[in-house]
Amino acid sequence: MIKELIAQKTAEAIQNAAEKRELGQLKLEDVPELFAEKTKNPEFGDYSVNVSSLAKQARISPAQIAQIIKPYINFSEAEISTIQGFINFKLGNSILNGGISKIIKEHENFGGNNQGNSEKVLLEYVSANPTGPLHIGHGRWAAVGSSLANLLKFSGYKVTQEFYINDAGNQINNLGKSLWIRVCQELGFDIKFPETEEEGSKNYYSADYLVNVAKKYIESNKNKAEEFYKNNPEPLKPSDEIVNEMSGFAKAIMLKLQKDLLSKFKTDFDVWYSETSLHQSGEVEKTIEKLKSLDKLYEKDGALWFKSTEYGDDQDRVIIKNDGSYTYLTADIAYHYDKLQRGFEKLINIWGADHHGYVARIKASIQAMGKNSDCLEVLLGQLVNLIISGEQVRMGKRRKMLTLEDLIEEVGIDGTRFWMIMRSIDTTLDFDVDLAASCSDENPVFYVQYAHARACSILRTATTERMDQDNKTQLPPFISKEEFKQLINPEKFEKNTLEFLWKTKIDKEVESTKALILKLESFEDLIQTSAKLRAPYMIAKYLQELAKDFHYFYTFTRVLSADNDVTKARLILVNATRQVFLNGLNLLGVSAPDSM
RNA sequence: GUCCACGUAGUUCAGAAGGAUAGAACGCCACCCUCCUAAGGUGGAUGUCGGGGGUUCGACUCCCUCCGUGGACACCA
Repeated sequence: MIKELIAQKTAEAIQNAAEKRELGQLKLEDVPELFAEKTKNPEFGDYSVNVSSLAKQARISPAQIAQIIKPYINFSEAEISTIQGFINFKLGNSILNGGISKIIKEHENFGGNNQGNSEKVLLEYVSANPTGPLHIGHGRWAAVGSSLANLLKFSGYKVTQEFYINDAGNQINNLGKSLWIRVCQELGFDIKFPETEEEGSKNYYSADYLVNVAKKYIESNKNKAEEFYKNNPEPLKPSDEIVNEMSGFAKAIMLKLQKDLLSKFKTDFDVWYSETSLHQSGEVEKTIEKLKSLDKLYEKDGALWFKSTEYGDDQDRVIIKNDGSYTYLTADIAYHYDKLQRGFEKLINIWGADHHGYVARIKASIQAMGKNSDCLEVLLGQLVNLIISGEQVRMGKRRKMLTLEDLIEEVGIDGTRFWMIMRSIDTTLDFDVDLAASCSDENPVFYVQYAHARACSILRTATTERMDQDNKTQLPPFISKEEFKQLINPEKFEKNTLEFLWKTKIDKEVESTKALILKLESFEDLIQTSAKLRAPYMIAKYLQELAKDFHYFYTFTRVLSADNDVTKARLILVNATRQVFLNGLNLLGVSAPDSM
């Protein structure tokens, strides 16, 4: 990687200079890690290292420091110059050619690295309640989570993707009660959902998605439903048996719908972990016993409390309520403990910002269990604002809403994923539905996909017969399919074929070729950084930049020409570009069409 | 009141690890297809980086404070 190489060469130079006592009072152990970065202005060169930070320690001005270090840099493939505290590197062709050949040799693995060192990561995200359809907010975490999983895998982590099914508790009863009302309605009885809060409207899911579930239920259970009604003629007060029957049915249907939609949305979980199973297996009780034995629990006001304040939480938390039931937190503590018991070294959760208060509690529980709470990393993502007809629309499960499914239908899978991933999760996402739907041509995803398709098109044209426009005669392809295959064969790749990239003396051709190669080469660094920062949005941004560089190259540098050597060299470059687009889009779970 | 995130161009957003004249996309204006995909490219306009202090040779970036926006502060899930 060029960036690393330059930083390393510079670090060696500093060490050598310091050993020769050229850097004043500078002590090597005080030297901060220096990074190479792209220059702000191409006049300065391609990359630079800022050595100003050594000035204070050495008691020498930044400009002088740079001057002193420069002759110690052993890097013949680059032209080195200094301006103020910057050491600038202008890369020679051999370095650039090396960048391309690495892509050709590694093809679909190009960009990958082993920073994860096979660490076992459990990535938990979406984890919706099975009480209704997934909404747009879930869509954000699905897109971000699945691409983060791809990214981490590409960076050498062993990732398991998990969905925690919140299928226990009151809400499930409410779901059952709500379905029962819908079933009664479908049976023809005149029943309405409570409308006011006094009547308990909050305890019902009155959105119309349960109508279809009710229909489905009656399809196969009509007699049963009528029997239920006969014995329980008050639909607002169903028996436990009815509620259980209804919630079980609704839960299964909802979960199935969620699974199918996520799978269609290119979000595939390895494990679907049911909260109910956690209770049934006795894990929750075991966890309480464990905490009890560690003396982390106490009784107060008829409830059992966890001393989470001992670990930085701002108040203690109830584990068993005074009615004997568990809180949501109790199961969640057991769940996280179970993750660690299953052998995961790193737990990454993606949560909506509305759950941020939970982080301290869960971390406290992990610490109380005697583990290091740093193993849990919670990525808090800001929520999604829906904008319809220029107005913000608040989302609510029990009201009318735009579901993820509706959105996908309007915007498409690629567009929705790219849009959801594109922005840092730290910022609230304004999702303008009208814009995304009506002006879908302007969606940035098309810009990137078009660039990929364009690269494919050049490769296609190169290997197909063409018509001579003047004589109307058939001409052979620029290169035969077989020859092209050999040209980019990783095993037999000849780096010196790339020399012809630099045969041209046309400024725009040289400039656009070089810019494209540098961008392609930096993909490796991008992957490292975005994996480290858990930031898939950086990939989306990178791909837009790469598309821009490629379009620029395309405009000024003709690939297919009469000069066979130059054509071959440029075809290799185009193929490398295609490969990087493909690798990047795959990480995002966005398709890479060959033509558009 | 306490905690978290955010506040950068008309709009939506980048500016990890302090550093060279603060960037992109969309929108607006003017150009560019006899030629590999014009869903493209080139050029142009637009900024008190929320305000005020501080640390530093140097601050969009770090610290303090104030203002604004969103979210969280349950024996709900």
